[in-house]
Amino acid sequence: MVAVSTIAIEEQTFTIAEVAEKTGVSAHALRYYERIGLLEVGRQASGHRRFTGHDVDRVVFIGRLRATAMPIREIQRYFALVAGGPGTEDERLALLQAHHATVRAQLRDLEAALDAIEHKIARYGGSCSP
Amino acid sequence: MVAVSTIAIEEQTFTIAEVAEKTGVSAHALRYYERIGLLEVGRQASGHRRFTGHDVDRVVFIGRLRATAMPIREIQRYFALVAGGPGTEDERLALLQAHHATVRAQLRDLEAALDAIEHKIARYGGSCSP
DNA sequence: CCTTGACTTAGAGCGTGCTCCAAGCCTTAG
DNA sequence: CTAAGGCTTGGAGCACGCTCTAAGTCAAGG
Repeated sequence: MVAVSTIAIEEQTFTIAEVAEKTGVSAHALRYYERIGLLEVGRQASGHRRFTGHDVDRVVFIGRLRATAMPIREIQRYFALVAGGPGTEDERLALLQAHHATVRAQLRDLEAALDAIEHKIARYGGSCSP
Repeated sequence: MVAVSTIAIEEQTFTIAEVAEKTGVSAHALRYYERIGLLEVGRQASGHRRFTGHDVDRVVFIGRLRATAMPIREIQRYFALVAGGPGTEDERLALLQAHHATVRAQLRDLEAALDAIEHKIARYGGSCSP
């Protein structure tokens, strides 16, 4: 029987600069997110942050929520639920679904506004309006 | 021969409150837009603003640009071109087209982020990430 | 040993886009 | 005449989301 290789115990970790690079979230923003409780990152003996893969995933997810303009407050509520453990999953789901619906609606409005702008571009010659 | 009725000379005008109501842009914002040169609105003898239909159209258009997150600065540049007369139409068109491209790109990113969130919603049970 | 450079912290500062305030003027109703 | 209500102005204030500063620590390279 072939020995099963030991599962990686020491997970790879990343510095704040590496995470900034990987995720496109600035180091400043990462520290800010930690301060306001969106992230809880471990430290080396030196005090420097070490982001686990899990932490990086969370940053990516936060990035997506921000990219869809979810207010920081709501993201805080979301992660407060996550911290609250498995009993909060229904509520988390509801929160994400509500956000999803909001964004879909915004998308529709955006499309509509963009179409109007496109029309204006198409029949250009008009000087300013509708 | 039937007499052709005189064309309406006195165009209908609107108060700031009416325009706010019609366009969804607050009266505060309308005054702000005027202050920063996006709008130039006539006055009654009393000093009260009177918005013409043309003005209202412009407000609607500004609303659309804002709805698509065009920065105020760029909207200012646009209307500076409009004020510059017919010689600036190519430049205006270019500005709108550039904005259009930007928004389309943002739309794509937004869709992508939203899809990722949807996936998370779909296989909910995950505690926080990608 | 010293420098370089990435990191740490608390806290201040900033850009955007409104939003609100205070003081005052007009108009209309009672 | 008076009071209410909507408007005017310049300027201050605000919410959001970072972004930057200052002062200091730490590790590695020359």
